[in-house]
Amino acid sequence: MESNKLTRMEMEIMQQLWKLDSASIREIQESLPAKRQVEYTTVQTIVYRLEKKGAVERTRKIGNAHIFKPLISKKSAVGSLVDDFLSLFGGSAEPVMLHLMESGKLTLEDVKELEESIKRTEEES
Amino acid sequence: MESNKLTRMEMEIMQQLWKLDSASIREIQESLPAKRQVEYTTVQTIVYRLEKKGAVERTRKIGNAHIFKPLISKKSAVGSLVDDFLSLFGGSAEPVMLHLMESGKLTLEDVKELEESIKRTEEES
DNA sequence: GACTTTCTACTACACGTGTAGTTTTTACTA
DNA sequence: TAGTAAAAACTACACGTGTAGTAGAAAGTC
Repeated sequence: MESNKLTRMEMEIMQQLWKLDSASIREIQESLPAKRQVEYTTVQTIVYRLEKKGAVERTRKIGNAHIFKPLISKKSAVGSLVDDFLSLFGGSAEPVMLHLMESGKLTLEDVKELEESIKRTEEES
Repeated sequence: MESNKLTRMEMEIMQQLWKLDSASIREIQESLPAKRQVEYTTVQTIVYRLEKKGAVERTRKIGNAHIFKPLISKKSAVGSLVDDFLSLFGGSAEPVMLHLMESGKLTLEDVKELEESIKRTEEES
């Protein structure tokens, strides 16, 4: 359905929307981290593109401002990005994992925790 | 030094070069998987761009064909791609890992193996 | 040496993405 | 209700990327 992968900027906007749950362009713009401040119309353009992609939709109006809310989950967005990214290396996760571990971005502890949470998830299902 | 990240197509070409060690444009083109066949000049353009980025260099000539060889390692190329990719999610590896595991691209077994290899690496150092 | 093949070097071009300006509409305020 | 503020809608544009065409030089072949 929504296998459209989002670009970096689109993801930044979506992160805010996922956080805010639903928001106007202005609210999204103001919620962006200080480092990533961009013009109102830039946010607007991105949101419109997200709308075209089916990633967000307008719910209602407050004053004359449209309120947007996410249509896709963070999970699925991250998912298709990851899949696309992995395809760069023949679809295998291994080289990526290796780098993460070697660079210290992923520690033994992290791995163990993940392991636990997998086990827990499996038990539930 | 070479923090330039490579694009998808550039990576595909580099994969061949890493495999072949050094090769002419024609050799690279022919080594591409059947699914990814592109025109000779397309490969040429990409190789030229890689050259400009400092990712490959010309070593010698055979007949009138230049022979190119990689200047950057697969490790470092993958590395900067991964780092860049993670920055999409605030630099944390966790959401990515989670997806990998949930989607079955990374099993408990894989994780355990990685765990082992980390331990081994740590012991060595 | 003339012909043919193969490469090189250069050029082209459409589409995606980040970024924002301009014009038009809507709504608040005095 | 006239004026102002804010948002919407539309337009613009440069740069990166994938993709390839073309012109001209070099090298192999008869």
